[in-house]
Parts: sequence; structure tokens; C-alpha cells
Amino acid sequence: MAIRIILFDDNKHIRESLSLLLVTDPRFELIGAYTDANDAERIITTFNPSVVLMDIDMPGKNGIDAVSDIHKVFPQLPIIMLTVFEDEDRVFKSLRNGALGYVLKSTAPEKLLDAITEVMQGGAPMSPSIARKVMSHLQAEASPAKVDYALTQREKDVLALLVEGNSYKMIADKLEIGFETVRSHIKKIYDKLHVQTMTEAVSKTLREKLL
Amino acid sequence: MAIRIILFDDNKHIRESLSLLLVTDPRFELIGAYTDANDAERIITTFNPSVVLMDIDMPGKNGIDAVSDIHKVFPQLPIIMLTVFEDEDRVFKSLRNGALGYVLKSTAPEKLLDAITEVMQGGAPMSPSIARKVMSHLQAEASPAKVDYALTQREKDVLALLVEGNSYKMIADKLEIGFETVRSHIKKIYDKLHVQTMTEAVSKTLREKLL
DNA sequence: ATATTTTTCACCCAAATTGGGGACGATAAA
DNA sequence: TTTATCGTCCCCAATTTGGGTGAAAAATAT
Repeated sequence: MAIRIILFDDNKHIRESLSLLLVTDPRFELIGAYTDANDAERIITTFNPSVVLMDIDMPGKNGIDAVSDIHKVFPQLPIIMLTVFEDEDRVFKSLRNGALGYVLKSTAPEKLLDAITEVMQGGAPMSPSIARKVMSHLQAEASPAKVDYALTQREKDVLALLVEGNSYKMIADKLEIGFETVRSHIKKIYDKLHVQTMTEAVSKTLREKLL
Repeated sequence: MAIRIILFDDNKHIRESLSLLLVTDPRFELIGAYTDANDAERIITTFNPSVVLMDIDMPGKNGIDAVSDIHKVFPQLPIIMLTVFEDEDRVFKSLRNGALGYVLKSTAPEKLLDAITEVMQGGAPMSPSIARKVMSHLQAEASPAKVDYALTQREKDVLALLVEGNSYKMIADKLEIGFETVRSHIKKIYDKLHVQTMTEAVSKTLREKLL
């Protein structure tokens, strides 16, 4: 059975090109092409597509918000962004909102068809530059620490317990050291982290993924 | 000029298949195939490949660690994992360690060649199921909040300032409300968050991405 | 228009945290 | 051997925080 496609794109040229591209291919069926995504939910309910292709810049509701709405109501329906934008902001917003693929309009027609096939087979098709952005994001969030505050192991132990919500006294008990020793460590930690309160230390530790 | 490929894989069958696959294709050149990655750095220095294909389960150093080592010394060299494993642990470890692609051995030979081409063109080739895992990860980390602690707007304001390291007094000043009012808000926040100290509140807020 | 929630403020008390000092032994580096 | 760093500990005084209780004005909801 053919893959049922619905396209949201205000560019007439794109709509016609896709239509021409798909009419000759029995694997696909373009069952709808709309200039805006304002009625996306109703349209999808009515025509029950297998996949949605979504532009970003459209009159009325933008494609990124539309993805969010659609994904909430039809969480199983794969959505592929089809757009000219490749700035991180729009890419990640789209993907976080539930889009499974992100294909640039500069993509060759055959590649677009591959993308549709791929998303139907459980993939997440991306144009190369987009995939690379996603990878960079993954690697960045895992990177240890840009800045090195040169905390000693003992200081890290203390800081870890502090972050978990322990009081000085509790830290002293758990580490089996004196209360004053804890204070001493914490003073040094504040010094190295350039903070002066517990909350700042905790905040900085979590935000910069120290420890 | 042909793309120069080095393969690390202890499976003889894989090495021979790839060799056969590439010998007929002028776009690629298999310049080395090794059963382990123990000498990867030296090999790469010597033969200067365009891309590395890396298995995971090998005698001596495993492929995931090898990727880490190689990536540190040759950050520009694209590495594609070529393995049978698709558990999240190995997938994400590989990608975080610097691999740019992740292709399953069940992949059709033509698709593997596509992957190599794609990574050379700035992409991040993934088998469909792997790409989907990466997407899920992206969406999960962005998901708003599993639990709703029903904080009021004012309480969120206070909490935000607390997280930034402000004392009660500073919060009172910035919000232009009384000190006791801040205390009152914070007590309610602690109640709703089920915490009893500033650090716990800050920690929970950042870890669960409240606000 | 009445009920509920939110925001505001107050007082008491005990505990925790801070800021500034200084000190001692062990270990490692120069 | 001398110097530095680390981990340990102590004192004092001032400030901040947490828990309990109560309550009035303002904003929202029903």
C-alpha cells in the first residue's frame, strides 16, 4: 500500500514539484497539500496520512508550533520538516517538538523520497548538515568541563554531598571528618568556584556539570 | 581522489566482504584492515586515512575506547562505528566519544557505501533505528516536566532567584517585597517540592528542569 | 457575589551558615 | 631541604535559614 503523504507549505512551486515527483511513483501518494497548517489537526483526522511534511515559514501558524500541536494529538504520526532553515534554533525546536526528520529543501528529490521511506521504516532522516548539528549537540552535552576549577578529590567529595542537599554537619558525619574540616573545604571550594553561597556553588556545579 | 578507508574489525568475514565490495569501486580505497585497534594511532599516522570504520567487540582495546583515543589525537578524522550492537549504552558512548556515524552490520552494502560518502560530505550517517534512538534522547532531555509541583508564578520567581544564588534578603530587594514574604514563599516551595533546604531546592529545580 | 487561591506580611525560636582569623602534620614537588 | 599543597581542626561573632503559626489584602475562579 502506498505511503500517504500530506504536505504543509505555502510555496506553490514546492507543492507542485512534490506533486509531480510523487505522481509517477506508486510507492507514494500525495493526499493533500496545504498553504498553511492552521487546520492541520482537522485535516489529519480526515485524511489519515502516513507521514506529514512540514514547512516552517507559513502564514498563520508556523510549522514549528504546528509540529508541537500535531505531535501531541497524533504521537505516532511521523513528521518530517522540509525547509530552507538550518539554524540550530529552528532545527532543535522542531525536533524537540516531535519532528522525526529534518530535510532541507536543497535536497535532491530522490533523497527526499528516501527520507520518507526511511522515516516509515523507523528511521530519523536528516540532511547531512542537520545530522551533524545533532551530533555536535550530543557530544557537547557530554563534554566534561570547559573550565577546570582544580578542585581536589576531597573537595569534590564535599561538593557532591553539598549538591545532594546535605548540611555541613551531615557532610562531616558521612565523610567521617570534623565539622570544621568541612567548613574549611567549603571555603576553599567557594574560593575556587568564585562563589560565596551554598546555592551558587550547587547551581554552578550542576549547570557546568562539574564533578 | 578515492576515499581512503581503514577498517578495524576482528571478524575475517567482514574484512573480506568489505575488501571485495570496495575493490570494484573507484570511489573508495581500502588501505588497511586490522583485527584490533591496539595500534590505531600509529596506523592512522602512517596511512593517513580519510575515514575509519570501527567495530566494537575486538581483542585488546574495544572500539569505543579506541574511538575516544583516536578522536583526541585526530579530531578531524571521521569515524563510523560498524557493529552489531544497538543498545543505547554502546551507541551513546560511541557517539559521545567522537564517532560521527553508527552503522549496523546488518546494513546493506550499498547503504554502507552511502554512509561513507555521507560522512565525507559533512553528514552523520546512522542506521534508521540508531537515528531514532538519538532523536528520542533529544526529545527526552527537552521534555518539560514529568511531575507538576503546581508552583505559582510568584513562587517560580522566588525559586529562580534562589537558584541564581540570591539570599532571602536579596530576593526581597529584587522582587521589592518584604523579607518575611520571601520566607513565606520559600516555605511553600519547600512544601511543594518536598525538600527542606535551599540546596535541595536548587538541586531539584535544576535536575528536573523546573521553571 | 461568594469561595478559593495567591500574595503579602509578622513574630518566635532553634539551627545552620558565614566571615575572618590561625594552626598542625603529611605528602609531594622543586 | 625548602616550598607548596592538602587535609585536618579550632575560635568568635554576625548573619542567614528553617519550622511553626497566624492573618489581611488582592487576584481568580465558580
